[in-house]
Amino acid sequence: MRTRKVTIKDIATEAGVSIALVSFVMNSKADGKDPHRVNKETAQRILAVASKLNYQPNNAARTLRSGKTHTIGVIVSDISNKFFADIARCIEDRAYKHKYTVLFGSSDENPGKLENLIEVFRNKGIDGLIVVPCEGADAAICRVAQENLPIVLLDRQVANTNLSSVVLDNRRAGAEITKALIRRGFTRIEMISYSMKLSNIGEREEGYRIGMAEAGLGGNVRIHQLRHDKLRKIDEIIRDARQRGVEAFVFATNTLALSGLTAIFRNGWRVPEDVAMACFDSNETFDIYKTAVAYVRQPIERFGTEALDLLIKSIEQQDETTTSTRIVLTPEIVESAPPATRPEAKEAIWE
Amino acid sequence: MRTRKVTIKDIATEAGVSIALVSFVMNSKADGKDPHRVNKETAQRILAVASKLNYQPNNAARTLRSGKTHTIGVIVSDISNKFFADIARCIEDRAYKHKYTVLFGSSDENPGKLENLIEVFRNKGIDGLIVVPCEGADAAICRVAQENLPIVLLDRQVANTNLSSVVLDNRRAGAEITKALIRRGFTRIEMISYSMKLSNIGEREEGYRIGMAEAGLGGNVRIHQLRHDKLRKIDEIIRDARQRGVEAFVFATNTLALSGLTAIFRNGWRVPEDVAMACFDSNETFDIYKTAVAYVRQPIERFGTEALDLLIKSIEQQDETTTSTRIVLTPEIVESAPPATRPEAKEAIWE
DNA sequence: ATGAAAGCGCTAACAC
DNA sequence: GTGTTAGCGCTTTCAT
Repeated sequence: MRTRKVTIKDIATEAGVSIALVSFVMNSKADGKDPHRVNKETAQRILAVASKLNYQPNNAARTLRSGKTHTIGVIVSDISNKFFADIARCIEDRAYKHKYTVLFGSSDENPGKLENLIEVFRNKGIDGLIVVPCEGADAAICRVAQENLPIVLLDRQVANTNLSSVVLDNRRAGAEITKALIRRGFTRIEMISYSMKLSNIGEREEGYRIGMAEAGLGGNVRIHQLRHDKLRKIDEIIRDARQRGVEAFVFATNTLALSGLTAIFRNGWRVPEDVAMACFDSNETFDIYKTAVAYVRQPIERFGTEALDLLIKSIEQQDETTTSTRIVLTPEIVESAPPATRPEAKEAIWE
Repeated sequence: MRTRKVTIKDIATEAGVSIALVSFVMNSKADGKDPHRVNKETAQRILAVASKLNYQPNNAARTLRSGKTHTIGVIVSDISNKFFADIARCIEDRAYKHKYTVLFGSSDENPGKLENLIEVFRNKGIDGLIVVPCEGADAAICRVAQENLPIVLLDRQVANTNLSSVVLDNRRAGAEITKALIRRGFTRIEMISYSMKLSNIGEREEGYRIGMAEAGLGGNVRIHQLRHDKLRKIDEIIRDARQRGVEAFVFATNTLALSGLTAIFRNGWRVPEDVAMACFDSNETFDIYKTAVAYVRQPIERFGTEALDLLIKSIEQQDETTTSTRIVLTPEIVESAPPATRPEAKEAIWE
């Protein structure tokens, strides 16, 4: 049978003090505050007994008493998507250092699911939320914020709000990846994107337009918008584009690029000999076969750490002044054959 | 400000009964037991008030009182590995239906990390554990079991124990995937595996040996064992093998196959024209480029559901009789060009 | 500098 | 059938 758990009461008895003092010592230790209130020797003794008995605070009791769960919820589009999986792991690692536990969920770009997940998480009890908004979930997200639950948006923003968020400078990324293609000599460049109304997607499209326009190729601009649940349509888009003499594609997301590559293959074309492509983030397939002429490298780790730090700050601040912070991360363009270009620009931080 | 949480006390007041009765009704409702102890009308009234007030039980209080956290821990090798990520999601989904919360962690094949994760999870409070054992973690795992924390092993077993587990019939998988290659006309087939002492890897190697031997190719058997943190060595292994006229490789894991493919490419060979390969599970790259001649499809979903069900059963059983169950899943061989072979054999379940 | 005591919300043994 | 009550382990005033 499992030996009974050690409680502060046991420590109090063993050290010959009251449980209140034990509690106080355990907590001041962590915070490093109130360093003089307790007799140094008594504190030492208590700490010694605690570690001798291998004391582990009971989370449920602490939560019940304090109302703080030390747990946060993270809702992404799809946790099995590498971009989000990697971010999730960063968040998890960093949360661990702050002694927070993380609950994960996937919305699958479905506002109903997202709303349900928020509900589930709130019932389980969370101190804050990091969420990748999906189309149609704006209302649900704003409601959370209104109820004063700390929240940080990731990867995408919600229009007409000033919630804290961590996003990429997608406009710039779109423009630069387009220019990379242009530098390689392509002029007939089209974009394949989603029909979803998402801030990041929209900005990437805008960036593509800017990149083309600045090179005097505004006339060639063409953006194909697919429904994310009808990816097979990409087949005919690509076939048609090829017939019209399109030389290169900019894919708005990695998933889209993978579907595009599959479609290109089904049509018997080779990459990059017959059709060139550029996309957002790389993946194993692209790495091995040197598929993409260039891609946007998103600073995955910073997405995670910045979002978590923002959230923790928001959770642990005492005062009610809701300062929202927007962090805009800088993209990096990686080109395949010529040595990579690494823009060292600093990021814009709006507070 | 957030409105105060509604508690059973509020319901009791509103319904004009005691909090004990409210508690009792809330719990019997779920279990469906003791259906006659409470007056039907009273129960109805309580339930009505509860839903009117949108009552949500306080988890911390429940946990503090009952000692049950309704949380389980899942430790895999690497949650960013698709095989484990997919299983994790199945476990999560199914756990949700049982009203359990899941905590995830990755050992990175490091016994120290695994042990630490077990410790962390135990401190957070979990009712049970699903773990993919890694080399050198046997002692730590057995200790958990000895302390009566319900545990289920996944994907791999621990030698000389009879802990509950859900694994693939790896010997059979190894033999059949080898035979698939032989049917395609290859005879000079070698295996690339890990040097780690893992039950699943060992059995796959054994299967390969059996497959070769049964085809009278025992003389060609050769297994290359790599350290999982020295994957670059695969380059020279493959180069050397090619020089010796090897026609095909069986890769012991998907990761290994991906490294192998990269190495083959670096050497300028084509797949499957120059070198053929077979592996465990597919992936995007293999799917798109039709790389593997054949692969073993593991029943991902069943790994997850069986493991979770086993664990829940073990957690919720009252009696102390520790019956351990071993579930052996049947592999499916998927061949690329000829229509797939789908063995319909039933699984062996040892209780 | 330290202790006493009041609960946080819930469950379960027992009383009526 | 329903109510009373004693905590689960901890934090946090308020005394001393």
